[in-house]
Amino acid sequence: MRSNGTTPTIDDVAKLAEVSTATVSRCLNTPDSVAKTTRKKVFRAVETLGYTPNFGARVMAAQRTFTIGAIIPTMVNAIFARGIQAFQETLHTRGYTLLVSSHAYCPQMEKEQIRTLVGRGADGVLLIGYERDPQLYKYLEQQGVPALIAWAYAPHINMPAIGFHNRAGMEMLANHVIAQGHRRIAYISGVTQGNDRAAERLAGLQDALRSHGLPIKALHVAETSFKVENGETEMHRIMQTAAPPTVVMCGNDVLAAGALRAARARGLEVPRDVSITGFDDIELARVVTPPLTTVHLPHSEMGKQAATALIDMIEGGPYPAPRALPISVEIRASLGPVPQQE
Amino acid sequence: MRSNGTTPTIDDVAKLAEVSTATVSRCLNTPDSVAKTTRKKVFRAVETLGYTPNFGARVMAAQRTFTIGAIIPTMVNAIFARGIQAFQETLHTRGYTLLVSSHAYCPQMEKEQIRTLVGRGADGVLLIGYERDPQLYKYLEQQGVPALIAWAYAPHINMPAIGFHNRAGMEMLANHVIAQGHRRIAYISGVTQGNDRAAERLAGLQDALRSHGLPIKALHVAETSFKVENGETEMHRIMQTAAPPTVVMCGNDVLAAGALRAARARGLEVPRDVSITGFDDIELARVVTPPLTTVHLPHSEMGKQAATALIDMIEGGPYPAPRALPISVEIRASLGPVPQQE
DNA sequence: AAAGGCAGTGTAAGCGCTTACATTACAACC
DNA sequence: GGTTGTAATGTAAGCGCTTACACTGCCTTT
Repeated sequence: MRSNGTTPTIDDVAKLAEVSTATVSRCLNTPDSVAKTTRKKVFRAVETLGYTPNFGARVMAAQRTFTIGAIIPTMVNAIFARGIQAFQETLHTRGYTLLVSSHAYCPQMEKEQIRTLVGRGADGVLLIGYERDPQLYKYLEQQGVPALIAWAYAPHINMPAIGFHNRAGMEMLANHVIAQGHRRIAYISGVTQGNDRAAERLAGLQDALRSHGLPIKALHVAETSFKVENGETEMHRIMQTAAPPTVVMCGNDVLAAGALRAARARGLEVPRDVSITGFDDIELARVVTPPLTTVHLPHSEMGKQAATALIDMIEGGPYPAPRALPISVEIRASLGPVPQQE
Repeated sequence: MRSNGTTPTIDDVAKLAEVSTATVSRCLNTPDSVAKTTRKKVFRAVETLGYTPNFGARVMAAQRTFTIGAIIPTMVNAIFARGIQAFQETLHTRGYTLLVSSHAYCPQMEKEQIRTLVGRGADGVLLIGYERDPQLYKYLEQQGVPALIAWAYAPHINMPAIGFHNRAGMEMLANHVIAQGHRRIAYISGVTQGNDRAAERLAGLQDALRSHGLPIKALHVAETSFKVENGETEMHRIMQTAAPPTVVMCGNDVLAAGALRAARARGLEVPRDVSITGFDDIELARVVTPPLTTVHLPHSEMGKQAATALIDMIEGGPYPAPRALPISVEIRASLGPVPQQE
């Protein structure tokens, strides 16, 4: 046990303070268990040497990292940014650090990244949505790593989750749309395969149609990944059909922004000629012209609650039941009444 | 408490593969130094057991964490998202993990987070811009943690950096603006205090004015933080002055999006009544109406190069000289010629 | 006065891995 | 055959910390 003169170790502190390493460790971790005079000596030594505990050693010995991993589909469009930011801030106040990685909606990469994070000793992980290889859940359980699902909500799945009732949200929005007289509806969906949020939103739309006695068959559904350009492409495709819809609903705001751009390019005025709706209410929704009618999700609040819930799980609390945060339809100018007979 | 006896360790792998732990370790770290047949046996054992090396132990033994920290101002608006995503992806391919934290442009929080990341054994850190307490640089050097500055470029500062010549970029853009006949120019700047990117952009604009013999005094400058609403507020304020400008240039696209919204609210058509420009060329710029004339920054490329450079620094390579990536003016519809005499 | 309790401290055994050094096996040379 | 060199593998010493357990005084209690 000797230090090579570089960074001070706990041994150096112990020597300088004339106590054992155990006492130094206790001063740092459970100060109450050390006599006041001893504590003072130790802290003085810590100060003098500029000692910082070695993280790796601490992890090894304590089997805890105070690190939480979040595996999100993407950082690029701001869908998750606000929620993750709030998550991180709350984590920080509780002394945890966040490790974020993104996988571009690739299940294989997601799997890999979950394993990496767990391997790095993440004390818990935040996952987006439910849908993934069940083996992964087994793996997490086996490793004793608590996982919290976010952004989604499925009361029948027995797994801690904090999210939004995507299906109900889209149904609410669709009700508004239908109330405006729209009957020829198209939907630009995100990829539903492996993405329960996207699937639920589509299902919500179908619920609304059904409850109004409208034929589901007539609903034109395009499916594409969440990118502005894709929304644009699909919008073009949709509008050049024989009987174009009077409203194009989109799986999220990003797609809707693309749809909006395509509409403009085609010389269509929104909502006079065609209405467009989004979902998520990210900043984008209020910045495009016209601003998007969309479903507002309380992202920051969810991030905060997710952080609290996950830490509680890690620290031995009971696993919470799935919880959905209240969401609301945000009516803005991109949705109008069905156009008069042209 | 993780290891409930289930998690396989390197010993388990060694036993199953009938080799020593050293060989297992070598297979994982320097596969070339192991005979092919042995390697195969080991990997089969790894597969069978679902073994993942314990991070803490690895850190301890190797004195390396394979973790890189990025401390960014914010995750909320997408300014850094694309660059960080590319950074992360490149890091990932090289076996490193990214730890991101954001500090909402608060120097105190930034300091704290740098310390946290270093305390966690980050092998290197990515910092945005140059301007911060010099003590921090001393601290990093003392701790032996390489730091790379990104998003900014100051050739005279002797510090590894990969970024953009913000000043030159804004000058180029301003030249375009001036070439369109604009003389009454207003500028909505980000907060320049502690943000060299914002300061440089303003300086670039002033350079352009100067080189055209235009009075710098006449430039109306508003300073506010990078938020859509702030761009909006400032735009309103600017346009209700006695002699409103014919063009409002903005410190970034986010502010410009706000300015655009305000213009619309005031019944001004862009660019017929007033032109607006941005900076960054984030997705937002092409989504708003009209799309923003802005300065295009190759975010992804920068993220990639930053990752490579930082890893090279960590792995003992020479510290690179500051490097600026080529940027270009992106002309879109939000900039038009100066309006005719009203 | 003896016994028991307890706060405060020390001792030392790991945590799971990497790697310097030691060892082995075998081919290539004299 | 003996020597040497080399590639492949094994052995075991830590890396810096936490914590179970042991110990020491000293204060109560009986």
